[in-house]
Amino acid sequence: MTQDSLEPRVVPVLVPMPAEAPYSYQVPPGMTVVPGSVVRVPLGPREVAGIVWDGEGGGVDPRKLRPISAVFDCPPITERMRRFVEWVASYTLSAPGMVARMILRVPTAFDPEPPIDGLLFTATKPDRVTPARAKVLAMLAEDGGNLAWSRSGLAHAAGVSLTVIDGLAAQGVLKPVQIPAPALVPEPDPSYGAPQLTDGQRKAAEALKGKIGAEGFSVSLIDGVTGSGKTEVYFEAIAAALQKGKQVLVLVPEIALTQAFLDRFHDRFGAKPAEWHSDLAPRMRERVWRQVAEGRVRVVAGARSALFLPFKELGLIVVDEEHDPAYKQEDRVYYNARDMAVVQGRLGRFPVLLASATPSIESKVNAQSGRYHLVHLPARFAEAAMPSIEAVDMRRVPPARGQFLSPVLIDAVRGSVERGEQALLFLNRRGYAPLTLCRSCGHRFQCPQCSSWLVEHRFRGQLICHHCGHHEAKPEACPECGTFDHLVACGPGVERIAEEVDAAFPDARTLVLSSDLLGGTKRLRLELDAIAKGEADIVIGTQLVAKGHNFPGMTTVGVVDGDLGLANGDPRAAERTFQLLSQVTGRAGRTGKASRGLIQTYQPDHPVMRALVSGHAETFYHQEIAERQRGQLPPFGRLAAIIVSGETRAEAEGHARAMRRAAVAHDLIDILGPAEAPMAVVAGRHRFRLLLQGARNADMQGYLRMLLAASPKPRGSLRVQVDIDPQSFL
DNA sequence: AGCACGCCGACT
DNA sequence: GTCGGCGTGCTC
Repeated sequence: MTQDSLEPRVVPVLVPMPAEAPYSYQVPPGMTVVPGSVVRVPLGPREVAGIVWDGEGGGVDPRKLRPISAVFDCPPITERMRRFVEWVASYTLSAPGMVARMILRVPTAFDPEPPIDGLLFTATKPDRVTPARAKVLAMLAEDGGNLAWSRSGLAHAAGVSLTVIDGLAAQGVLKPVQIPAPALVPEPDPSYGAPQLTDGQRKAAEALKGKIGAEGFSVSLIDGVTGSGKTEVYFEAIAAALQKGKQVLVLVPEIALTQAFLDRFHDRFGAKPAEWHSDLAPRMRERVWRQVAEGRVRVVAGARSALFLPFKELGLIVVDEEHDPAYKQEDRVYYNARDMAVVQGRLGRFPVLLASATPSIESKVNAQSGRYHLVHLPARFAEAAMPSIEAVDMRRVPPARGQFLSPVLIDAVRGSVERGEQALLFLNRRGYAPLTLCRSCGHRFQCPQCSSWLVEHRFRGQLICHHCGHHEAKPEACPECGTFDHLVACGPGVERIAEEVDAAFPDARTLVLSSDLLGGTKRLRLELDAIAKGEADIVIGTQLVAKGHNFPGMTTVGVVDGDLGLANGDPRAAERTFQLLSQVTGRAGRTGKASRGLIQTYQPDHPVMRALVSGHAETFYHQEIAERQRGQLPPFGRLAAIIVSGETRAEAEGHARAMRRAAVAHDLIDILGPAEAPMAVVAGRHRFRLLLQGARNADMQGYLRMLLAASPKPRGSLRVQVDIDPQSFL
């Protein structure tokens, strides 16, 4: 970098596309860029935003070099963020440019927000002081005349019409000035609503505040049952970080449904955090991005993509519900935001807090091994009793023929309804019935694209594939043998349970909640509020009722098919079922009234059921971890590269994508040890390499079999070559 | 990822 | 005879 050289300087720039390395661009004379500068550069026929990277540019045919078009007036992407991009790219084996793209996916946030028009008091006397004018002048006198007002803000504050303001402005009493765009959210106040904590909570909060005070990287797992006050406790850590002048990121699985969280935050800090999620209006996205980069926004509550916001001085990340699968991104760059949050903490030397009532197995293991600091919260306060959980043995008290609710469950629901309380029936299956067959010829309706059964949605009159979204109208006659009226629905979905409930409780107000609900998140929010206000007696829902929503009147929770998640070949089947059923039965019992959770099961002795019924989660975790450890899944091991090839590029890409999806869906990454196991697909010419990590060749072959079994049936040719322990990635 | 170019099938 | 499908190659 010779400043006095006549040659224009050449710098590396990371552009938002899947190149393996930054591209080189000339810095035109008079332009200043530093590593991290956000720039506009020509790329092929278009212009894109890129990030000036570290090191030297060059090493490319000089005739190809093009100049940087412009530098945006925006704080440079920090060193921490640049190292993070490189780390994520290398861990997921995706192109650094694609990771950078996640930071830059904000169309026009790179230039400062335009200032807005304001009015300033000049102390000039108006010609006449009317009553309305007097009100305005009194308003202005109150702040000493030093503050700029917006035209409508002043009119509103003084209780006069806009014409009064305009009149004063015309006389020079108010003069127009430019004021900077207002802050999105008021600054949260760490001492606003400091809570009364129980002894256990205070101890936990002190431990976390110690981590904040100590500076440096650490990971703490806050583990405590629903209602033990995890949120209140980590709010204290947030307060401590804010007091130190740091920014805070709170990751939540699905921001769209976390209104309750935002309200609680407001109660504690006197202001709401800025929200960040994919449904945010573009204009809002830009403002949040910009103000986060400037450090004006102190706290962000966001979905996983918030991890790529350009925080100026991030000092704490909280990952709420750390076990939630929604933290996994399963397209383009495959990552688990929980693990990437840990990486950010390590790179930025600040603490990370993982919170969950039902932590993931790997976080438990990390806490046990001392890698993560365990903060355990004692059970919920005495006044909010834990629900009593029972297993309903379906072999002993089976439902009536053709029905799915055991008399035990029906009685419990009846009790609730008669007492004027609410009941929740949980079944994690949308639609009416998961399988339809012809009683005449045995034909089963299958998806033409991915060979799973088509789920009947009676309300819509359709057969739908829950895998790929394929749908067709439900025919009158069997497409195989042409027989009419012989199609029969097998098994229950929420719609069918609703039918059964309507028959058993014709006078009760029932409501079905599933992602099929027409009207989107808005409607869902309304329905949830309605339930909370007691406007339904019986709610029938899929897993979306399990997510952190409080129903104060809910005293009975019935799980229709407790075994549902246990049957498939998912290595996390037991863990997931335990987590889901814990959360769902935890919806009951927040009222102080006696409450029950009833789980219908054919396997009352299954470790998951025993743990749920006894309330001894630790027993379950111990068993599950022992089983994993006895198995073949140590955290560090050898690497296998699986090379998938096909006749055409598209075909090979398709195979690789399918396998990668399967690997992510089956958790082959984090089962193997979070933050250490690389898995990705590397594009070559008609060849893609997929990396897995395990201890022995046999494990690799096992994973491979699992991947192949889990991948949709490949079309065309699929050749798979397994290359154990490729040196290049060790 | 986006975009242009180029090569083969059904239509104004 | 052209429009348009996607398969391929390229971007400092």
